[in-house]
Amino acid sequence: MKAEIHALLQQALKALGNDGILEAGAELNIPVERGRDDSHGDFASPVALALARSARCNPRQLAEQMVERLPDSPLIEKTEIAGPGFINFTIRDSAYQMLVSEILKADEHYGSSKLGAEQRLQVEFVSANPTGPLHVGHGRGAAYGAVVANLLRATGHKVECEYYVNDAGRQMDILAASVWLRYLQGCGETLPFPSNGYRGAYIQTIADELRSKHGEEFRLPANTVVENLPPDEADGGDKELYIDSVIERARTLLGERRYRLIHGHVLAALVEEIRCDLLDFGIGFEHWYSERSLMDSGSVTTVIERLREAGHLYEREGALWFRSTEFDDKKDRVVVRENGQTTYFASDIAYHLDKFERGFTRVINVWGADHHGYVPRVRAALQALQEDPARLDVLLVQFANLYRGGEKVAMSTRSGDFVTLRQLREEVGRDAARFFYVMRKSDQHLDFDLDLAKAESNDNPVYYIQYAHARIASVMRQTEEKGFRWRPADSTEVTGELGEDHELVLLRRLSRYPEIVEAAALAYEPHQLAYYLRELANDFHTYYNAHIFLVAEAPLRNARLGLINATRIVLRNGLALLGVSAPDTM
RNA sequence: GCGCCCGUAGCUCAGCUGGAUAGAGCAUCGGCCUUCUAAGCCGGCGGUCGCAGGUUCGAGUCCUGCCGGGCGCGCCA
Repeated sequence: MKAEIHALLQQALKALGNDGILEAGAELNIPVERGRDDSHGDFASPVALALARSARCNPRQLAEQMVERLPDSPLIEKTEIAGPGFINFTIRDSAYQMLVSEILKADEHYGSSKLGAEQRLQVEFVSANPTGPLHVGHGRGAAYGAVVANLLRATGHKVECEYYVNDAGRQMDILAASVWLRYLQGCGETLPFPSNGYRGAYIQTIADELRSKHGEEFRLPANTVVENLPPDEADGGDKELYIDSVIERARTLLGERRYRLIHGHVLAALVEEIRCDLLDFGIGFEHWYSERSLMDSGSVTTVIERLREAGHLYEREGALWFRSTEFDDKKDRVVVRENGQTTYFASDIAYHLDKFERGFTRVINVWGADHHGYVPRVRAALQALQEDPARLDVLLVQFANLYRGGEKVAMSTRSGDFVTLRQLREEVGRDAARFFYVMRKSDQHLDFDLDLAKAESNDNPVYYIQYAHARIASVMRQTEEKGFRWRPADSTEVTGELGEDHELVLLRRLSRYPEIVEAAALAYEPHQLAYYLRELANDFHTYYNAHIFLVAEAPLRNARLGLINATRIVLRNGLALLGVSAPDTM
């Protein structure tokens, strides 16, 4: 509908140009809005206000001249000029009534568009280090990224979801060492556990698996493991130095082959756990991209070489630096450390170059807001490599805090004292978790109220929306029980019966759905859809309370059943985009 | 100190590329079940849009400066 209004205005503008009232060719995007107030009609355009200045004329007068030149349309009941020069459009009831058949026919496709023209996009999200199970902090990025991907698919983009696995860093070594030490303890060796090691219960689980699979293949006497190590923090030493020595010791004693076996086992176990957690959360990825593979394939050294040849690198204090300040970064960044190892940033340059070379029109990264300082250097690197940084969108997601009984739930990763995504899902359910994560704008801190998410009451927005869907399903069951029969085709000829205010309000809301999906997708803002669904559910509940659907007169009954089934379709489609189920009973 | 995000009703938050009288949920107060699920509906109360300037026909929205909160400023990932 909005698009049609837009087209009408465009033709009027063109006519004005032809008549010499406006300068032709002044192509501007014509603003069309939904009327905020009923008295303003259904759509409004301030286009005359915007043009009045350059045309040096009275905006109301200009609006009048535009209205005179608007082509006829079956959509339009009337046009009015109001206020300083708004053009208000009132849509015919019949146009809304016809929407019922349109929605019933389009069914699961209602709301989808071809806006994206099959452009290939990549959404990379979660990408949490595989050093433990996902916790509630990752959950928001997971839910958000998945819905953004869904919205982009619904608007005609070809979307691939990707998880970048940081399987190459020091943290992974600390993890492998932690598991090995637990393994040794399990074998009966007595040794201290590093204060900087990973302590979660899952470490023990993986160590036990390792032992049942490999027996005592990795067992070594405790004294050879700990002898001559520097003091740990508990003994007045440095915990970082200590843990690095433990890792070094593990590599030496085990040999590279056995060390890699353990490392690989730990990595596989954790990635698998993460994959399952996400799957249970309704989120799947097309690709799991390994950082290590970038190093093994030589991509990292190749990209460093490219930067060097292009003159963007220099040496200082034994390290190799990328001159990112040349591209608006605040300081230059190290790509190769003094010890010869490449940095995480170096991997990331290779990774982003690879993404670009895979041919995506746009590459979208969903990152935690704590990484915002990292964005400029990635863009800088892409520019240095002659790539267009505008193809990269970085979406920053603020943190989520859990509240239980009005109290903030404290969490810290290293100590193993955190609420996992799995625990959250088991506590509040997948639907509530998914909905709560995306109901706030992503750049807003999220207060996640566990008690509210669990509440089976009208306070809980998830149930409120799902209840609307279940009620409609219930009415359809009643239809059969009362001996009526309804098929979508039964509504087509009778939608003219839908004249009640509540019905027209509901129809207007349904007509907005495609616009909401489009706006939410283009702005990467799932919360817009969440709000819309709440409002739609409200309109339905109001209608439900005001009118009986299963009346004796068949035309009216069939018209109403058509309307509520159209409502059901939109509720179901919208919830599906959010990753929330649409139950038939509650 | 510098950079990014945020500041809207008692609380949690919307407010579409600047548009008409700033909205919703919760809380609170009061109504509605012999009728398709009351997990629902209707109404009341509640605001100097952090503060001060500026831009213009028009500012919660854009610009500048303050005040307040969060995050980031590693040869960690």
